[in-house]
Amino acid sequence: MSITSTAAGPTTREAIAASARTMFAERGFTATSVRAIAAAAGADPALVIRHFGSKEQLFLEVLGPTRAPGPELEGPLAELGRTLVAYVLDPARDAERRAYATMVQASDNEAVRATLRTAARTSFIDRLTARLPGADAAVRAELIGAQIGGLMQAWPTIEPLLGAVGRARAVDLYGASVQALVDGSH
Amino acid sequence: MSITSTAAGPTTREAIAASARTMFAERGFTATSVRAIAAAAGADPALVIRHFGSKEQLFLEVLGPTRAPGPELEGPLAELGRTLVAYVLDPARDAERRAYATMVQASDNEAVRATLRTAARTSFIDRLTARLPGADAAVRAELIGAQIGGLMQAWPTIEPLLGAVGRARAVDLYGASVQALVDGSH
DNA sequence: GTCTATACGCTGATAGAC
DNA sequence: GTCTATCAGCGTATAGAC
Repeated sequence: MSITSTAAGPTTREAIAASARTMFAERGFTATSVRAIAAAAGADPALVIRHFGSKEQLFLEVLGPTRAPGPELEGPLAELGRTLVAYVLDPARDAERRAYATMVQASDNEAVRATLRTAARTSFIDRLTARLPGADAAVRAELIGAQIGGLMQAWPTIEPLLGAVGRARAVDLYGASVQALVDGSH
Repeated sequence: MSITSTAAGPTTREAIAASARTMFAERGFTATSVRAIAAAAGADPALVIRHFGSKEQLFLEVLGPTRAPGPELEGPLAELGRTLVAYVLDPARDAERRAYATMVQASDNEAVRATLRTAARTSFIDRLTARLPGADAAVRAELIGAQIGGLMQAWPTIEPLLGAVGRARAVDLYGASVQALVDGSH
């Protein structure tokens, strides 16, 4: 019944990763036990640790930042705020937003916190700093990072409230707000 | 050696609360064990539970929202963004910001998440919704809540980067950004 | 009313036999 | 690679001494 990595079926490792991804996303890091992940995957608890090193590393591997290219920052400066917010609120990136929120809620853990911080810097803040005109670009990029982080975290709460307003209006509103920091006027 | 609640010295309950406040703030919820809190307070672990019900309730009691009046929203609308940000970044509110960040990082826990959400609504978002002019006031208030939450969470990271820029400049920049959502123009 | 002692069931993680 | 057995530590509960 065992399947090698070259065959078509899922390996035990992949079954564990799939269970872990679902359960971490649904119940959070703390409430999801290694034993529960193993049971859902039809595997032994010890195998979870053997394959992934620790519960923490498994969490980061299945929910951590992907190698996605990150938001497009090369467009016109005058629309950068809107572009950023549209990227973040893109319906296609729903899973990414949820994973981010799950990680923030588990950032009690130092490795999780470090992963979040590094991902934000390399895929976003550093590139944004280089792109921003005017004075205090680094500080303004960090402040924009705070805005975007706040939006990603709050979105699951805000989205159901939208009703007739619509996502596009939210993109307009928040985009204009981010744009104020892009411009950085006095 | 025991001291009643009417005497001047700290009771065991107060010693436990003091230790818990320090250790939760320094090491977070998960990494702080009930046994470690008890040891630091010179008390028995069982007493921690007896006095506070659970580790979770102790955490909320020592780090949860105070009965502070919340930000002033009654000033002129044209300065509301700046007023809000100045309130949040007030050096005197440093401990509150740190407590908020600690709670967000532990919001893996459902009771913590509920406490944060309720506090934000009652002390801030609901009042702000009533104050905002124009359409979509509720949605705009939530978006401002996202901005403010993002700022409070990121501030410990941003503050050391300020250097010569200064807190006042950050208040100006972020305040103008919040103001864009207060105005809600197209 | 405090407080101590003890214990229960669960957790993440490890060592070593198949 | 996989499973069994086991570990120390966790949050929590309770019985009973002062």
